[in-house]
Amino acid sequence: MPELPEVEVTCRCVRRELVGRGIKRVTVRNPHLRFPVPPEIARLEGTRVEAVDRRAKYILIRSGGQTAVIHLGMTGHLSFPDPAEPPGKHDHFDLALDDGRIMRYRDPRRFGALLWTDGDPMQMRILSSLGAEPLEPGFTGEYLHQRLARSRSPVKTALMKGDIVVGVGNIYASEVLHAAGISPLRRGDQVSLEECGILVGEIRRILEDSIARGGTTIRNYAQVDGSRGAFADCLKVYGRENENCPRCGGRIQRIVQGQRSTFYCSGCQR
DNA sequence: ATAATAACCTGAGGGC
DNA sequence: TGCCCTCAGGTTATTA
Repeated sequence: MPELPEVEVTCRCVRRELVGRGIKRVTVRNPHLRFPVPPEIARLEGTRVEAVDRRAKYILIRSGGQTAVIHLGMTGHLSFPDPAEPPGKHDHFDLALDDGRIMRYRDPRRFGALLWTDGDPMQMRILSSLGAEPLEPGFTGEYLHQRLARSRSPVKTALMKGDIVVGVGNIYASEVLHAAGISPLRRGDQVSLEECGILVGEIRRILEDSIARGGTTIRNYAQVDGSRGAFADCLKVYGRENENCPRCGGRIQRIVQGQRSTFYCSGCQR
């Protein structure tokens, strides 16, 4: 169940393992992911990986002028197991490398995806209408304010939608709004320019801090080597219903917005 | 056009 | 042990 930090941590590890390696074989055991896995994915066989990039929560493996696009959905995980390890029932595809190792994708809920293109991946439907990368310079308070000004939905929902800013999922949406002192219930067009500047700063700080700690493990998420993400220990409100707010001592509440849990403190978030 | 909501899946955990 | 319920780091398709 990865958000931007968890995908970035996964992406960096995959990059280290794959760049420069040849792809010997693509084995798809179950093509029924979020979208059907296209048969063209087999055309990666015999190519050499040039780069591994991330856009939003998608991992882009560029090889031989083609691109494999991987999304981890809620329960997707990449690992490099012993090639002799028999695949489990949720191990949906492997990339076998020219050094004898394999990269294996596991995803019990199958909300993830494996897509393919030989064109510009940014023109793919899933990537073409995404919002700003939160860690890139273009994501500023002015930008956020201008985009939120047209949103009548709650700011938490707007942050998670992905057309304004990408990578902020359910955990970090609660965390960044708490850090910025803004209620998740506030309408997007009621967030001031000054508050947007604060919010942008908190989004950057929290996402970068989480990346540095290997992401957030609450239940399923694990890094490529299987270890947990330590940012879970830094969460201030997520999963802390009825605990005291570390900033003002108020009672942390859990509400539901857009069918997702939101955690916040009504004492210090307005 | 925008915003709410239903849907896609499996598994873990709690109450009875 | 088993059944039924709720919940889970996401996104898309449908409805209003």
